[in-house]
Amino acid sequence: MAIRIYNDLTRQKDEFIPLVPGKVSFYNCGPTVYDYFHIGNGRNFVVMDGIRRYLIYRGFDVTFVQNFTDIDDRMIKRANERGITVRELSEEMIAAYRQDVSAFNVMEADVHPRATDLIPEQIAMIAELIEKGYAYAVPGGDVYFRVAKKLDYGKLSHKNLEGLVAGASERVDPDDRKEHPFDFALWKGQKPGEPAWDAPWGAGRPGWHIECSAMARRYLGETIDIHSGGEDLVFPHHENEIAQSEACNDKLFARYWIHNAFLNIEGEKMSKSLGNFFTGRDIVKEYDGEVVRLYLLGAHYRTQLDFRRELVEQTKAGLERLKNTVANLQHIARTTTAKHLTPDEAEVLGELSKARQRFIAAMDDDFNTAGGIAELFGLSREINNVLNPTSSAELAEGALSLLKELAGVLGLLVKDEAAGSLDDEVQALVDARQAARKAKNWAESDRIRDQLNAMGIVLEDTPQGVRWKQK
RNA sequence: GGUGGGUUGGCGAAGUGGUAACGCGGCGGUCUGCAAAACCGUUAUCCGUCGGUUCAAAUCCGACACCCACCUCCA
Repeated sequence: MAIRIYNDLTRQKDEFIPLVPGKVSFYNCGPTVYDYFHIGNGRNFVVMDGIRRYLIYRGFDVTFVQNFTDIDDRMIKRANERGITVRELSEEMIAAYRQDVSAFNVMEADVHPRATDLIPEQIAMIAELIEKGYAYAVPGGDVYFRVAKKLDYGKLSHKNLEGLVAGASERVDPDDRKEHPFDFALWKGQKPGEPAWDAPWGAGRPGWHIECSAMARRYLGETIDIHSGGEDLVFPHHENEIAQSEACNDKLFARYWIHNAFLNIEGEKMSKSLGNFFTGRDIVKEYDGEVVRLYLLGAHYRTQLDFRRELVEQTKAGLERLKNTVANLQHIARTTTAKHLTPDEAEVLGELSKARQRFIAAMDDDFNTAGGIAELFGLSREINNVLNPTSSAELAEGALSLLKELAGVLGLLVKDEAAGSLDDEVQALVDARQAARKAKNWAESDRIRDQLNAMGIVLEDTPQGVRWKQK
């Protein structure tokens, strides 16, 4: 069985065969660190993290690179507004990124380069492009890529230069210095008050696209397996990366292109003017990051998804269901008197394990996380059906580790739930309440229940005994 | 104008030829002193409209309607 990936380059699901057997080079376009990332960025981070985790689960040695764009117009503008340096701004926002993204349980990238750390690599690449005739410097210190020379320009976005010119006549900023209106900047000559680096064609800063080409080459090589990003990056950003890298290296740049669809807010495109702009930082104040993660993975990554509070609430209820199964299994495992699997139970565990194949089948099909999640719920139901307080600890633990294994692939249910021990004070209250209940002293037992509730402890009188959880 | 995507139960959402996963909600039930929670069962004769291909279509083809995205630095 093989993994199939919808590849935007071929516009079909291609079997995934990495260039080097067993190894995967994976580059995801990261955020411009001029502000806190928004929940739409969050979708990209979570989705690509899920894909990365799945590839690892399937046995690949994955090298995951995600850049920080720490120099561009917005960075300069914001830094000026705040009266700090561009470097200070990026330091602050990168720290915030790391903090905020951890709430969504996104793994740290293997390499997390910032654009300004690879200026020499970018300059070298631009020099090579000039050398090969794919780029030219103009007065003012700008360097442009010569799109007309890259004959397959537009192959990712399936555009051609004629069509682009025809469709964009009003939008293109005419610039006499450019040979073609769609020639794009590799290097921008220094303007007063802007950060600049020395280069053979004059001081300035790199254009947006070149950083990704340079980083990918530096950390992953001339041909990478997977390149991903938000769907809006297809054109021009990724198209331009392809043009630069392939013109420079004479090799196919990326073999599989993956783009996630946008996240809308309450049915509308996220925008500051509509006031529906949420940062990841805001969202985790309202919802557990794990709920948001489950929500984001609940739809296929290539379909548009609407972020609505009502729907996140629904997801919250669903996640509770899974967590309850975990709590159930933990409870059985530590209270049951039976230790080892009976022959019947071994069979039960074998049946449960079939969920693994179904999960893999779903995920192999272009990372169908919604299908994978459906298997988690199916497994949860099966477990609830067949496990009971007399099941063996071994069965409960086996079921638990299976559920956690599959959920963990999606980065879910990985937090260690406070399983067993209550602190003494709480335990004493729980015991006191049980005693009162036994004596049918309902007033007292309800009083203690309220008291615990005020302490943030919710009690559940289950058939297997009293269970508690933190509110 | 160009390119691409979408339309599945009350709300979301999988499903690309063999007769509709999954979650929420609703309904019924189990448990319970009560409550809450939990758990179990159930919930679309049908997949935007019309036509076609096929033994067989939500799934393929052709129209039509509506929605959305991208077309120079927004994930």
